Amino acid sequence: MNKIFVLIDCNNFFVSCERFFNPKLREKPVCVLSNNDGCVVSRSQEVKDIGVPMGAPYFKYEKILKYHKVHVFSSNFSLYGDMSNRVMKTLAHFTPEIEFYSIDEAFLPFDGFEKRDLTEYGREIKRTVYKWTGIPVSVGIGSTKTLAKVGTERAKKELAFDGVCNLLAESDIDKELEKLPVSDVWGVGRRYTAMLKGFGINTARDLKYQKDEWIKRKMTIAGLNMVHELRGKPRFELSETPEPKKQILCSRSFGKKVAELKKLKEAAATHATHAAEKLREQHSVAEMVSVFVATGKHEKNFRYSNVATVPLSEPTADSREIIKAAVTGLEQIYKKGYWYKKVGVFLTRLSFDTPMQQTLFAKDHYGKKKRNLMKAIDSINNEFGSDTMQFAASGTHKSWKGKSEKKSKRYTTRWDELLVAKG
DNA sequence: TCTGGGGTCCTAGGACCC
DNA sequence: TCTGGGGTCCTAGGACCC
Repeated sequence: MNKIFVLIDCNNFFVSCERFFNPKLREKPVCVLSNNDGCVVSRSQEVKDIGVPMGAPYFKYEKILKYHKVHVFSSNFSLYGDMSNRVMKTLAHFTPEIEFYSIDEAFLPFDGFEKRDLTEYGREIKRTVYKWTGIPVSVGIGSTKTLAKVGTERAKKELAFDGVCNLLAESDIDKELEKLPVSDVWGVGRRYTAMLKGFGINTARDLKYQKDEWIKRKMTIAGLNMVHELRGKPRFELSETPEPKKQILCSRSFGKKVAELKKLKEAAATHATHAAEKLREQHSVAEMVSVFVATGKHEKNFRYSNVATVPLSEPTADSREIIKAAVTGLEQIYKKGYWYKKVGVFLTRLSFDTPMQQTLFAKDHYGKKKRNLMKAIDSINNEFGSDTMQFAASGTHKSWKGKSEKKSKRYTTRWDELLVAKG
């Protein structure tokens, strides 16, 4: 039996979320910025048509956006996360097996379905998601994940598909691959695009017919797998249960540059706290804490960046120990006289948190007492909003926090920010 | 003045061991 | 002075994704 992959991809997801809660934005140009209002990460069709590229630095495009009366938003991840859950729950009505691939994409396996029914079924999924959540999606259907992805790309570009591109129903898949620029293929980024173009490979179809040996040499085994998928041979399986992360990273750019060690410590402690929360969420413990600092990337002189790695005496998920290690590391690499733009904390050497008997008596063992304290803190923060309860090391003023000047309300996750219906 | 953040996988090369 | 071969483990760097 051949495999069938269906990919559901939300159309300019963050913009669609903002529009859902503010219907006045429906026909207007809208974009959403990354953290710290750094660059454009989600664009409505109108903004794409103006020629603002994905990832465009906001400061460079501010004037153009203003000129075209684009509605600009800071990112609002609690809102997007919640909307994503609604979309995924809707998809779960169609099949219990789902791979939640990213905040705005999911793969569904439809093995064994009749080919001719699938396009209509895709339409039904699309209609239902829109009806239940207000989010428009594109649907791609193919015999591999990569081809399903091709499908969503084609569905977005070709109006005739009406949002659903079923490559299994196409008599000639090459015809579609020929219309897809090689840069839009899953696994082909900026570097590979430039390299491939140098060899006259411009479309997905061109890539499909290159020799295996050549592809492997130029794009490693990962590239070869992807090309096999373009040819309809599955190389990437559906993974329903997400693997626990192998590393956890929390970092932010500052709103304004920071020179003082005290403020850097507060920021590092804040990131360490959040990293520890993520760690506990996936029931892991860490053995290593790394902390890094960096001045602005675009700084001409006085550029400095460094990283320190601090081993923990026992694997732990205790925020206090992780904060302590992060601050210790920071002290090792901090240099006076620089203006820092960013600090981050990452946790590595993660393992599953199984209480171990043999280390029960070790001084730093992550034991019952510590676990219970962390559990209590997590449940308070879950109920009353993250950061309700914090550690003193994180500071109170947080003058280093990033910019977020155009943020919409958290309509769905905060009672005090609920939409008010006007009669 | 101002250019995100959080991940994964692959490969090459060095350290170390026998 | 010259200078093995094979294996493993780790890390850094580069590519990608969203």
